[in-house]
Amino acid sequence: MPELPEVENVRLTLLPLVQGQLVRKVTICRPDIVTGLATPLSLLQGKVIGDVIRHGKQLAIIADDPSQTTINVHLGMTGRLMGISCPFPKHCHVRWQLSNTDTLGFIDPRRFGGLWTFGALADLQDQRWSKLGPDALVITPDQLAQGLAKTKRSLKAALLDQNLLAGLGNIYVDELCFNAKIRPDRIACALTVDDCRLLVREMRKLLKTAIKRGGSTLRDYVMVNGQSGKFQNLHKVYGRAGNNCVRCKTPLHGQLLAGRTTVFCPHCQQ
DNA sequence: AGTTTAACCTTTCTGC
DNA sequence: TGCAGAAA
DNA sequence: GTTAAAC
Repeated sequence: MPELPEVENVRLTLLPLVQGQLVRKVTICRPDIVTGLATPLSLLQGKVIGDVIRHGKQLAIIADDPSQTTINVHLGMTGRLMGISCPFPKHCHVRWQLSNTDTLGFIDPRRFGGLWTFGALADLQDQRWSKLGPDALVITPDQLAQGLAKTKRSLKAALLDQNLLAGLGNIYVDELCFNAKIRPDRIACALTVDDCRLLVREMRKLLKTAIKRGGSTLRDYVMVNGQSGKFQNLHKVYGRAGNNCVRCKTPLHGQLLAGRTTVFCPHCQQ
């Protein structure tokens, strides 16, 4: 459920908490959620945090050291990075005690998320992020057109494919198709370049608006400061099957597409 | 090649 | 109120 | 949310 806008809000709220902070102590409660070296050093103990960056739904916490030691964070369904006050919260798998007395925790009850450690930022880029498509906020209409052209899958399946386009999940794909007035069951390779221009324009608009509203909190997602998002109140189709279209009042159609619940307006979207 | 189904794991909701 | 099963 | 196996 954390998609690009939610992950970006985690990044934006994480940055002021950790940037420039020395990591005093790292506690690893569950080493098995870490892929790669699961040592305090590989998780930045003794290092100063330089930056937090994002690609699609992926985050990276980068040390301010010569090789840029890096932790790649993926939140999965229920993952959280949170400032934690005093006790050990449930399902807190790794905690970072910072020099300013704040403590950051990686909390993930279902453990679909995880941490990946790299000796250098370049290693993360080569080994993991190079496989992802362009970030949804950065992709150009031509890049999207190229991606869609090479698959006969539905538009929905294609937009969900992180190797084609990084950052969208079930919520924002449905919202995007509605805003662009395109049916999610169109065959991807049949879309025109103009369709792709429209999709990219609407995608940027949608994601930027969602980011400004703090993302969508449906269940587990909160920002690093514990605040919920507000964009769920502005969803036009997601979770609204059977309700009336906000644009034309036609009952919204719900079906399974690409294995995911999908909602669209059979009248507005073509 | 593409769609479908199940799996991963835990909490929370639903219905009897 | 409790429990099993579904849903998230 | 992602991945693997089955159809």
